[in-house]
Amino acid sequence: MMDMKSVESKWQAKWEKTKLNVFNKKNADKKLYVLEMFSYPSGAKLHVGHWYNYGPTDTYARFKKMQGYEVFQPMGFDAFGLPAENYAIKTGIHPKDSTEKNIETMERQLRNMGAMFDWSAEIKTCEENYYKWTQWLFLQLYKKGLAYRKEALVNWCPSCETVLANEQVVDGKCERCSSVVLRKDMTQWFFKITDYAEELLTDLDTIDWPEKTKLMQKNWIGRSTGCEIHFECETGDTITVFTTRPDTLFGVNYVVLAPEHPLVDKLKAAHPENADAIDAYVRYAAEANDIDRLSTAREKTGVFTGAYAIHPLTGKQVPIYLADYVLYSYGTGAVMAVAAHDERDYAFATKYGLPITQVIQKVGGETILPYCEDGILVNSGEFDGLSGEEARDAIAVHLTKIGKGGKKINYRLRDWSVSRQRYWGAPIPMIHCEKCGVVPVPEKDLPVKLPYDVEFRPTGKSPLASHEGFMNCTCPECGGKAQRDPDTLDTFVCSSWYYLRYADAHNEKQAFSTDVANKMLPVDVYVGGSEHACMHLLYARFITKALRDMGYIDFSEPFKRLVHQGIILGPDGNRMSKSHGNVISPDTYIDEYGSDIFRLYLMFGFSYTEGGPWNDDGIKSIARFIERVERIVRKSQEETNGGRTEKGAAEKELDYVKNHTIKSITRDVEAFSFNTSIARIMEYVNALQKYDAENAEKNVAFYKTCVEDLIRMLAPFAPHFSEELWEICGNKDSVFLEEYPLVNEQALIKDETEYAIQVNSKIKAKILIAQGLSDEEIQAVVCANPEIAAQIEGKSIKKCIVVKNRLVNLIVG
RNA sequence: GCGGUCGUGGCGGAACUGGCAGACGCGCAAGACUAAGGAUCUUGUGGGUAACUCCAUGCAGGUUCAAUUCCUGUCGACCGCACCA
Repeated sequence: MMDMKSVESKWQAKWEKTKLNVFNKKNADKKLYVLEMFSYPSGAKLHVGHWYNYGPTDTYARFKKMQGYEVFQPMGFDAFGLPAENYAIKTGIHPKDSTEKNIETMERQLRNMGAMFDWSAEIKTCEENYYKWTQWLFLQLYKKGLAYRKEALVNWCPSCETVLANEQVVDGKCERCSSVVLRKDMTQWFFKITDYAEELLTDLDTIDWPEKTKLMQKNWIGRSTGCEIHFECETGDTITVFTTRPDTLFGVNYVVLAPEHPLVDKLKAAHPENADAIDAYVRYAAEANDIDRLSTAREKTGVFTGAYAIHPLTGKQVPIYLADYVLYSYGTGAVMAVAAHDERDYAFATKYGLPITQVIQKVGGETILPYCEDGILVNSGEFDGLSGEEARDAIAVHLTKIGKGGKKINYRLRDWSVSRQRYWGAPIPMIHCEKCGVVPVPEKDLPVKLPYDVEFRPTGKSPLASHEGFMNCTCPECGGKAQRDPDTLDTFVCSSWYYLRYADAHNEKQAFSTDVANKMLPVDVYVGGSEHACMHLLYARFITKALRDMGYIDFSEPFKRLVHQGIILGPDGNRMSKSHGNVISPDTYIDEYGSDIFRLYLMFGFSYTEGGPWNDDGIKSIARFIERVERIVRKSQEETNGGRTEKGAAEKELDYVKNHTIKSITRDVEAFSFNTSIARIMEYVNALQKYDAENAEKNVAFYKTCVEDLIRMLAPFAPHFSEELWEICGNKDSVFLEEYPLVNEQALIKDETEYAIQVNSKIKAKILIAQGLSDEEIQAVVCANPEIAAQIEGKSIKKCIVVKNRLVNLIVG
């Protein structure tokens, strides 16, 4: 039997030499951009997840190549980021050194995988020739007004000593280290992703993505239609609230501000008698960690400010409260409280003895408060008698007329905070000048290089801040002394545009050429984990749209089709993790069986999008299967041409199975259903073996073409092995230059098909029926069958249902 | 709490727009070849029954000639969001 290891390295060397996997620009009109999410070199080695993402997707790519597409399948490294820096803090090994070393190992392993990656387009986001353009991207967004700085409450991880994006906070904890996240005021750079909220939402309809992922993005964007309403405050300020229920406006009993609301200080000054209580409450709200604060079960608490606001329609005074059930980050950070028709407001009003005014009446039934459904308006002046929907519209229109508010669409999505007080990232290309303020680094001065000799141990400040050589610079506007921005960019910025750079990876003058990008993109099929649904995948869409609006590209969505692979769990059914002690290393399997067999097993043993617990029982059976194929091929080569030349029943049967197999694979691979594809190939192998065993005198020429077709079919699934077999069959060129076998529909037409025959929906017989008969003729054939005739004897046929090529159901009585 | 996905043999998993449930493989059993078999090949394999047949896709209903597939309820698992005004 073949030594898989040497066969694999032999073919990897040949592919490299013949540049088999390099994208040929001449065939750009047939391009197919197949992309896997690039690797993050945090660990030194590839894990099962990498293999599961890249192996099967490579099979898809190779399959499409054999179908005649010019496939572009690049690979690279998302190399900046926290883990390398955390590792550096622990061990003292510089992030650049450890990252480069990890990349070297992973790259070698990826090459050994034997995927058709086009390494000529490789990118590493931590290299100057890449992050120069990440900085360029930042400058373009800045010019366009999409990058701005604001003082903001940010999520601060005390352990990583850095700011986290909302998306990186999971259950009030740091996504990476699980420390409880605190709130802290800081000046940060933000990208105005909210400008694109509406388009990000509506364009979901134009892309072929899993519905689940689209729904997650939809919920993340969180569009809600409602009304903005202004309440005059006694300090002369205006409190603006957002509500989806303006129909309940007459039922407002009080107004609530989030404890972080900027107006709180003013109200406190106006009511010094309540200052202590307000301070205490603000402190109480700030001290509560996010987990408690976000708990639905948390008891409603709050404090009266002493101040009042004026109801915009009734002119009545309503008290202003602070309560932490109002979130500063959503809407306007203030709500109008309608105790009778909102559960939270009801609970709060009951607790603090506030009045409750019913303004909605249930249609047909008793109204039990709090009543949160739609109904007919009462106690609402001129709006009495309107339905909820009519009232929402009428009140909004009225508010607009009197200048006290109006219709408003609100989004849950917040702007993307991109500043990181971290070393291992792309420096933000901005300069702070005492005279000129914030000044962008001129594009000709890019990249702003990340210095090597930096103290990266956390101090609470950005590591770069204490590097004088980096910080001190001259202002590009006035030429005076100035300071660089000490922060680096969120690594999601690096990964939000890498798919564009791949297409033009060696361009030294631009991030990418517009022409090339428009030809090569969008990515036709993008494959990666679903954990990126609301982060990377949303950011990349935003950046694409922003670049389009700046005229750099002419398409609106980066990834036409998206596929998520499932997750391979540990043998115990838990996620693989060191703490569970259930991590499976692919390396031992690769050593024993080689890349092809490992990949085949990953494809055969799991439903690709489901994943599941690891179990290596099946891997031996794949090895056996491969050996069986090899035996068949070698044996077929020993046959001398001759034997019979005509195609008899046995040949027709084999031809049928072959074409059925081709047809199934063609459909299944397109759907990333690799397990069924391989099952069909196994059936075909069984059929070949059966033909070989049962026909002492074979049609050798025919049999040999069937065996060669098997190699072509198998090639995308077991690339090295198939190349070797192809060579054994006497072929000089790569099997990947062959066309994938095409279905001969003629071979699939059988003279007769087996029908299941039901009588009163119960299966009674299976009979062969000739092709091309009408329903009536089929019924006649069925009734003539002795078995069926016995069943229906003495009964009349009430109905006969014929499903072509499948079954006949006779309803008798 | 809200939204979503999924529950199929001992196991991994199939079943295209409702149409023969359990493809393919593992495991198991019997046999062949063997000094030997953990190699290879053949056969069998959802459950009950002596058999005709009957029961089976988490559970309970419904629609239909026909339901793993559609609908309602319910239990369980997983994922996402979570005081969203």
